[in-house]
Amino acid sequence: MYTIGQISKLFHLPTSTLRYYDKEGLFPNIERSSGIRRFGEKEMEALRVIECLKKSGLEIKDIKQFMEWCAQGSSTYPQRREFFLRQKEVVEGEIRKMEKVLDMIRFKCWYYEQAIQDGNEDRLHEMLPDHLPKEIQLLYDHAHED
Amino acid sequence: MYTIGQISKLFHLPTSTLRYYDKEGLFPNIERSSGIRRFGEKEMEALRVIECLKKSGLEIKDIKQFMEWCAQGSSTYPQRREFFLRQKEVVEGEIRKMEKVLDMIRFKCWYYEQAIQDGNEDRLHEMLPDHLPKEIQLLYDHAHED
DNA sequence: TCTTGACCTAAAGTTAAGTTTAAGTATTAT
DNA sequence: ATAATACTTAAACTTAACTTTAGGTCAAGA
Repeated sequence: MYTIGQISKLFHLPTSTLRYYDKEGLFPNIERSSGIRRFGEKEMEALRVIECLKKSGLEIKDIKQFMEWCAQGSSTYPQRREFFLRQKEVVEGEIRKMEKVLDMIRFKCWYYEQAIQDGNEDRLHEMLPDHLPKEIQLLYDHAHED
Repeated sequence: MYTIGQISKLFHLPTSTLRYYDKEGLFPNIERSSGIRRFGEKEMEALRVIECLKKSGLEIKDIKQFMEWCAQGSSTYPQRREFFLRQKEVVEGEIRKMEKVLDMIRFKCWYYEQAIQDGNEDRLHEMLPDHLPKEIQLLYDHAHED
């Protein structure tokens, strides 16, 4: 069992954030000894899940819902499964978007390399939007589609 | 040339957001005819870049800096190239993090499927942290590393 | 003519996720 | 015993990125 200060160091989170999470209900039924929070394995796994769900774009209140399901026991396994299945879709979508963002950035890296070599953007403007070198055209099209 | 309302529809952004971006300096030297903003190809490409850079985690003030370099002409090609090279690193890192998040979620999907089948988490608790089925262990380890 | 709709500005309001402050209690080290 | 540390709370503050509000201009259609 750990105190809030130890957990703060282990997870690189300020104690104020941990208290805020607790206040928001992210550690339902956390143990206390004479007022002081005791973080156990359950709370540590909760924190790992919190980090993960935050990265996946969820708000604190949605994460709280999940933690409440956990506290309710085996009757909520189906909700918890549905919750992660849904979040899987969300994150897969996010990653696809980020790949598009990355291709836009790769294109811009190439673009400015050419601009530096040429000293201007004249040749580049002539190539746009569909007379770019093959590899670059793929990046450009992916980044600009939809 | 388009009005703010047309651009709002084309980019699915409220006009209030477009005006906010303008106020924050994201369209330096945007044309106006009797007070009304005229969005041209330059502003449309700016908007595509804004969407992209926002997704990559940048704040409006950093994006403004880039737009100012663009307005300054060819002397800032090197800064702009460095800017995108840096952002490429950032986004590649983001994607790696999201792949980790995804593996945690995949693990949890499997976990709750097992829990539903078993009716409890006893067998799962016995398998943790390193006696999971091969494929699942890979997900778990990737998600929990560091 | 008048009213509808699209544009404009400045300023105030909103929201989420913390962070900071102020005041107090408890544990640990010397 | 006492001083320094680590814990506690409630409430106010912060920040970014919008959004809303209130008031105004201007052009086109009934």
